[in-house]
Amino acid sequence: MNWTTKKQQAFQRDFLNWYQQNQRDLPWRHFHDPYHIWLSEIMLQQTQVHTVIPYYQRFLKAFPTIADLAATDEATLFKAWEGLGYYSRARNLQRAAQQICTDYQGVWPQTATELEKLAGIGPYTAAAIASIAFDAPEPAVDGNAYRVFARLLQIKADVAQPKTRGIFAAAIRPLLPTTGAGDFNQATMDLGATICTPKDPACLLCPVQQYCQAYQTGTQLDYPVKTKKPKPKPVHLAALVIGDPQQWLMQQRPGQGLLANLWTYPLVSAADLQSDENDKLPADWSALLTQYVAQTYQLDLNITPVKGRAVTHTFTHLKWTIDLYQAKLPAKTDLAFFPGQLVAAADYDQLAVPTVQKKLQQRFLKDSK
DNA sequence: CAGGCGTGGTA
DNA sequence: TTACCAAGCCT
Repeated sequence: MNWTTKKQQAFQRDFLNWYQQNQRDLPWRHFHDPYHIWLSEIMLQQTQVHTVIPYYQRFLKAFPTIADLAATDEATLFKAWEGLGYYSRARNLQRAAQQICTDYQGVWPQTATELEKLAGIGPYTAAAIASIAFDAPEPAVDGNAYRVFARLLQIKADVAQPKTRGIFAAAIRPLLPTTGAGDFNQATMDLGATICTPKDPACLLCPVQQYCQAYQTGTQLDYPVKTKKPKPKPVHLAALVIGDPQQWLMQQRPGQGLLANLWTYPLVSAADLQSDENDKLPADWSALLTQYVAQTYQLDLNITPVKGRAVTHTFTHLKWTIDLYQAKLPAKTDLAFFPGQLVAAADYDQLAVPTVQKKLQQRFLKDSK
């Protein structure tokens, strides 16, 4: 940082004045206690404000205090998080609530270092809570900070690399006001969200345009430097809709990994159907699935394809293509070997299901009639 | 450190 | 349809 003290102060003044005049009215900005700030920050991880707002409102209604959150059961917790994604956030949220209530006797730690010991709170979230709720002078380095300060200071470090975080934190720290770092951090987020956007930034409206090195050189779009991730790996699955319109079989996913503990139709992957991964599967898996279900679940079913297109669903690292199959479940079938549950239509809404399951159900309802 | 871990919006 | 992005954390 080669700015003079005078320039730093002028930057702070212009930046914070802009924030005072232009800050967004967001639900969590009506509170200043750590519970509300924390909840909003966790929900906002990799998630846009527009998506978070209704979840935030509903979640607070369900769990008005951190004690309510600490005491709830996982089914209720997941139902409140259903559809928001990155579900380990919900589990960590409750773990941290329990940590606060038991290890800390309900009193929040106020430093970033202590906050980072709580489940689900990393360097960004710790700095955000410490600065916004406790006025600690900590730089909250998130995607917005990367973009805003990479442009302002022409920082060329690759923001996809973990070690780059420290470079930005060190560059931003001298710019923070002694008091009011929370406003500074939130100003960074608002600027990044509304003016200093990834594509087509509104530099002509920018309150700190005169300090921006990238703007001076017309290189805004070259920042931040970020190596791209590999594209999602394709995975081919079959979804089994077993039952009738009144009730059908559902399976809870394992407690670890993708969509942990959420409920879906039984899913069978190509790998589950073939011993040799070099074998090529037929277009119609009906016979293989019938055999698989007989062996694995001890269920004697007549499995047939559902007419219509496959459902596709893309995660960050996987692209699922799912063909739908269906079968009637004969009365009094023994489900002892099926690791799941026969769910009545009336009870279906009690289960926390991922978006891909909602897509599957919707497609089945449409294509099976 | 690299890679796992969701979803919805935009170009 | 593909590519990329949005207030990251954990292992």
